[in-house]
This record gives sequence, structure tokens and C-alpha cells, in this order.
Amino acid sequence: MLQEKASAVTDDGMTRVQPGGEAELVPDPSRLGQSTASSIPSGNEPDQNIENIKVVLHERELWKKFHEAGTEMIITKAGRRMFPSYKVKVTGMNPKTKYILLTDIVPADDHRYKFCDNKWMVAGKAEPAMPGRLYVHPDSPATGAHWMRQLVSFQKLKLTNNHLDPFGHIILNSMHKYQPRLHIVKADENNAFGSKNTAYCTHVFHETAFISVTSYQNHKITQLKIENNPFAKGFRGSEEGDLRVSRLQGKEYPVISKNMVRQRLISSHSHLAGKLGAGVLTGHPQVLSSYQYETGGHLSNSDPQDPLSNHFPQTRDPGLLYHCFKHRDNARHLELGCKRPYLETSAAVSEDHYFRSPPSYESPLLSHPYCTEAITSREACMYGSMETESGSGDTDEPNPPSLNCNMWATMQPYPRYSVQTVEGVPYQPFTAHFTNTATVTSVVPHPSPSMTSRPQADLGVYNSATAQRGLPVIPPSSSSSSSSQPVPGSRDRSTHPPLYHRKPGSPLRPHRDFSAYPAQSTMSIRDPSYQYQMGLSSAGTHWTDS
DNA sequence: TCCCCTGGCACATTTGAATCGC
DNA sequence: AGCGATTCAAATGTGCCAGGGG
Repeated sequence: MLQEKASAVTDDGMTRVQPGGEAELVPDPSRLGQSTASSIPSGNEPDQNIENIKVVLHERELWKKFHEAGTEMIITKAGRRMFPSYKVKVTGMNPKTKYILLTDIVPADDHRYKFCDNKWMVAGKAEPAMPGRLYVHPDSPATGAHWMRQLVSFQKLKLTNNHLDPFGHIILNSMHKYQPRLHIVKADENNAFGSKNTAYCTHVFHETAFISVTSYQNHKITQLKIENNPFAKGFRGSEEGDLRVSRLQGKEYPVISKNMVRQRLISSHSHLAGKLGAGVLTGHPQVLSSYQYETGGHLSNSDPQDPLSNHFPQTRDPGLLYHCFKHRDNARHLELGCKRPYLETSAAVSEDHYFRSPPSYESPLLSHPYCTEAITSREACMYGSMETESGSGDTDEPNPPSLNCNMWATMQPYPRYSVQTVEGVPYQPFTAHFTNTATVTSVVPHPSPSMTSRPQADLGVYNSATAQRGLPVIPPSSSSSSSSQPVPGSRDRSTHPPLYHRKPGSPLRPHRDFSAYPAQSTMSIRDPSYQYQMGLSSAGTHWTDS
């Protein structure tokens, strides 16, 4: 079925799916100097150019270096930036059309990893996925000219392992593999985000996959970070990362860190060298399109160098792309579960916050308005959706200021989650969840036995204020972000983001653009049924299944 | 005992307000 | 008064480490 409707695939594995269901051939992104980005345009305006948008990963070579070593990203309770930071160069946009750029980070597979013998190995089943969140670029929405004018940087994005993170950081599980994704949503006035005409595309750069850690496991990664991250300059200097420590401790001899000892011991006894280049990656890429979910097929990786290329499905069904939403109700079978190290401290965050009783799977993210304190910051607009539900009072901010950023709830797609496709179902436009609880709830999938322990919250577009007022609010632009006001008495701008104030004249009035969402057409941008990812590699060179 | 996480630390960079000169 | 350049303290980001908990 899906295969029959599959779009044409280019000889390089790159496929374009026309909104109308037709496929067109596009150049191999790698040949264009792009990373293995994939996009699946959506919407019903074939003459619009969202399907022609090209995205190039900035500092791809650096990303590759990390990828080859097995990228690790530190996650902390307070939130940690990614390094390398996620920056892209976008071309092919309509200069006058407004777009929203956002990223999310989804599990790359359903494994938990451990660093053993100087390589990553599967250590078991993944913890239940964290509530998905999106990071909306603070410039959003902005015209294509704006996006194409310069690099689009998501460097302010922060990762946390705090399940109750109130700051909108992207919540991840430690020792799990993740894949960042970029979504481009057309949001011009005639094609308001969430309207029937909404078009979007998703780009995935396989070399940006990483394993989240609370402390670096691979010394190679540590060194790469120190060498390349300006903020880590203090640890530079020959072997002197260690020498510095020794100086600090008033010792004449280098102090070898515990980690280094471990690394070096391991190195000396392992066959790392042989494995490094082997590309032994069996952690299956799981941030995959609905096609894979549906067909179990594999999409070819557009990156010919990626050993996992042939793990990706090549078929894509534009029809599925457009109408999956309702199918999800029947097809997404979830068993909610969640590691909750922080939940236990909060009575308000009850179990059912994470464990919704089937069959009416209801994402806690979506069923409970995000209503914590303002999570907006000067730059970051990361929107969560789950933390506060009815227990919003548990946050540190007793009186949450109104939130002017959108809240985005995301879900973590896993390939094994099947998405039942019903042919003939009308196209369901991409609809951001600037909706109230009821609306969101109405569209979340129901659990099924085929899906286990994977809370798949809808990728809703949430705004705390919106959730409370029922009015959607658009993310602030970066220009307006500079006008943000710090929280009085707050030293930590990251942990106490200032309220956000949109400058007059900022593009797109939120209410105009987002208030008219058809409640019943809400869908998830991260709903695998709406995702088309190609060339997604799940791991670095020595991320291996046991 | 091992693994993982947390909080504190020192250092470097970034940011923005204050100051100065034109 | 307005503008741009400079200075400097505060804020922020970073990896390392000791210690704690499961």
C-alpha cells in the first residue's frame, strides 16, 4: 500500500515528495555539499517552494569528527548546550514567505547504552522516552530572506535530564542515543501555521546523532570538545588539561583524572583501533519516517559513506504524510512509562502524569497545559508541555508570569511503532498544537500492544499562556528577544529567563496566525506519520549493539 | 563494588551597562 | 544631545572532581 504510493527515489536515495503525492527527483544533497538532510514537504501548495528548501549543516566536518568518535552530549539538571552547536544554512526559501524553524531531538533507537571497552554498547532497553519538546528558533517566524541571510543557529538549545525541567529545555535520558531534527514550517499569512495549507519539511543530519551523558565517557570526545569549544579553553594546553589540574592542586606532577585513567587503561587493553573505523552501528536508526513504521522497510541513507545507509526505507507515501493524524489514534500503541527521578519529589506530579491508562492514551504533555513560569529567554524558546500540569505550583515560581513563547510538546517516534494508514483519508494538514487540552487530547493516539513503554506525546505546539487562555502565541523573534526583561533578582538568565516582549511590528501576529487552528486537525510534527527522514544514521562509529 | 548522577569549582568567553571622547 | 568606542564587572558556558546513592 505504502509502497505502491511511494514516491520516486533518486538514484542517490534522495526523494522529494510533492504535496500532491507526486515525487520529484532532487539532487543528492551530499553532492550539493549538504549533509544527509532529508525533507518531506507537506501542505497543498505545490507551487510553493518548501520542497525546494535546502539545508546545509554548518561545521559538518566538525560534526563528522565527533560522529566518528561517537558524539556525546552532556546533559545536566540546569541544562547544557550542545557542542558542536546545531547551525544550518538554509537556501531555497521564498524570500517573502514566513517560516518557523524549530528543532527537536528524538530517540535514535530504543536502547540504553553503556560505554564499555572504549565503545558504546547496548546496555538494555531504553528508558521511556522523555516528554518531547521542541526548540523554536527565536527568530521564528521570519521571512525566507531572513533565514537565508545568515546561518541559522540553534546554539542556545539546552539539554537536560531533569524530567521536571521548567525552563523549556529539551529533556533527554542519559546514556541514550538521540537524533536532532530540523523542521521548517511555512507560516506566512496566507498559510498560517496550523492551517490546512501549512507546509513543512523535516531535515535530519545523521552526523548530529549523539548519546546523552552526564559526564563524558569517551576521552576522545572530551578532547574534541576542549579543542573546539571556546568555553573549554581553560582545559586546553597539550596534555595540560591534566597539568592545569596539577597546578591547581599545587602538585608538581600531572594529575591524571579518573576518567583518563580509565580511558587509557581501556585503550591499552582494547581493540578500539580496529573498531573505530568499522562503523559497527547496530543501534537501529529509529527516528524514521512513518514509511518505515508502516512498512518496516528501510530507507536508504543518502550518505553513501554511512554504513547504515541501507537501513532506511526508501519508500514514502505522501498520502500517509498528509493523513496520518487520525491513524495515529488507532495505530500508536503506547504504554506510558517514564523514568521519574524527579517526579517523586513532587506530589503534584502524580503518576498518571506519565502513566495514562490505556486505551485512551493521552499524552501528559498534551493533556495538561504547560503552565509553569515563563520559560522564555533572551534567545531560547524551548517549549515543553509536561512539567506542570495541574501541579504547576510545584515549580519554583509560585506565580508564573505569562508566557509569550509557544510551548511545543513533542513525541518520540520509534520505528517499531506502526502507523496504520488508511487510504483515502483526507489530508490532515500539519497543525501545530496551539490548542487547548481538549483539542490535544482528542488527537493523541491510543496505546496498543505493539508499542511498549514509550510515551509518545504528540508534538504539540504549546504555549503556557495559550494553554491557559486558549490563545496561541507565536514564538518571539530574536530581535524582540533582545528586549526581554530579566527576572528581577535573577543572576542566572538561563535558569530564570526573562519575560519575553515582542517588539511592535514583529512579523506575524500570533493570534492572527495561530488562533484559528482547526482543533480537530491537530497533529504532531513529530508524528512519524508526518515525518520523512532519510539518511538518518543512528550512531557513531563505535556505537554498537552488544 | 560499580555505575551513574549531582553539586561545586576554576577558568574562559560572552554580554551588557557604564564611561569616555568626539 | 547623540553616537561610537572602550572598559569592566557580571553572567554564562565549560570540563573536572569528589562525593553520594542505587
